[in-house]
Amino acid sequence: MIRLTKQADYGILLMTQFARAGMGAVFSASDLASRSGLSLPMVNKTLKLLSRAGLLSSQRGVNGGYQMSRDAGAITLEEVIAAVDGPIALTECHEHGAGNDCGISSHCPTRLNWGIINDALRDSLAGITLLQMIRPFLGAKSLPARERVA
Amino acid sequence: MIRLTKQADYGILLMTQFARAGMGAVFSASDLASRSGLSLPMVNKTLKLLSRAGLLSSQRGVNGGYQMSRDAGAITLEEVIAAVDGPIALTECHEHGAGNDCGISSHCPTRLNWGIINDALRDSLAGITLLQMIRPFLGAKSLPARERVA
DNA sequence: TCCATACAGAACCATTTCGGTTCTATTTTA
DNA sequence: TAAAATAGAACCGAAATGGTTCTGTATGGA
Ligand code: FES
Ligand code: FES
Repeated sequence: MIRLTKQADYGILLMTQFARAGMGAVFSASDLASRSGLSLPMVNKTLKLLSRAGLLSSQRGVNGGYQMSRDAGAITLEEVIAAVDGPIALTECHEHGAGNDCGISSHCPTRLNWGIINDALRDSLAGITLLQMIRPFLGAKSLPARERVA
Repeated sequence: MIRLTKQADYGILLMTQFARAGMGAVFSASDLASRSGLSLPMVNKTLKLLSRAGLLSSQRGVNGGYQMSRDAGAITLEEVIAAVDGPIALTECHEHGAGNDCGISSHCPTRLNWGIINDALRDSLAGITLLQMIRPFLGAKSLPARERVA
């Protein structure tokens, strides 16, 4: 169903908590678990992924925690989703990198088009920052102009 | 990874076969299996779904088969995907219809925005017809203007 | 010093979904 | 009436997902 995984959704939810608190705010995993209503293990797991991807920086030990490593306006949905779920690829053939043959590529007349559609989706998500996510697109029925698929 | 299921991909592949042959062309499941390189059972299964959704009309019995029930220019990717995989919904909360609570909705400040993003994706796919799919967007690095996310 | 706090990393498991096959009707026509 | 062809559903193994648990390491304070 072209569905985002739950964990990716959690990732965005967590990142928005940081975004709302503003640059420099530090939260521990347990802080975020209670704030978000998610289970602590899941929060831990997800924060680690976000940290590994460089979206959060971490501090161990007493009074440690996580904070945004960039401003909320400089972090996009595409990055968050890729950090948690891996690269965005509607079909297997369009994953950048490894053995990307879906098995039917020799008969598939639409591969090039899929690539373009895939890029359009990725660009669309790459055009939306956390800063924009924390405020509803007031009254909008569509994405703001500069966020349109290019 | 925001991935299309293989079966939805197969559905598009099969529909493009009809589109290339033009309105009125009739194919049996076994015809399409050999043409597409997919297994017969899988082709059967997928064609049934496309037929149930009204994109193909079927004729049983000897010399029967399937044909497009509309012109290729009037069938969109969104319809094909929805026919095979169900409605397009990036997160559970945005499925039209049944119990669409993802469990974290009370803490989720981004629900409205997701709805908009989701609609943008759906509209994007709804703007691409089979007729367009069977010819590469020649030289294009992005979708044609009228297919842009609205 | 030493312990509690908090992240890092990986293994682990149950459940669901997915990809694919098989079986049994029902319709149609030669 | 037999063969061709779709309709529908059940079925199964494999993979992905969601979620937990365990071990290790760094930090800072009592
Ligand atoms: S989907 Fe793989 S080549 Fe068409
Ligand atoms: S994802 Fe369900 S409400 Fe935000």
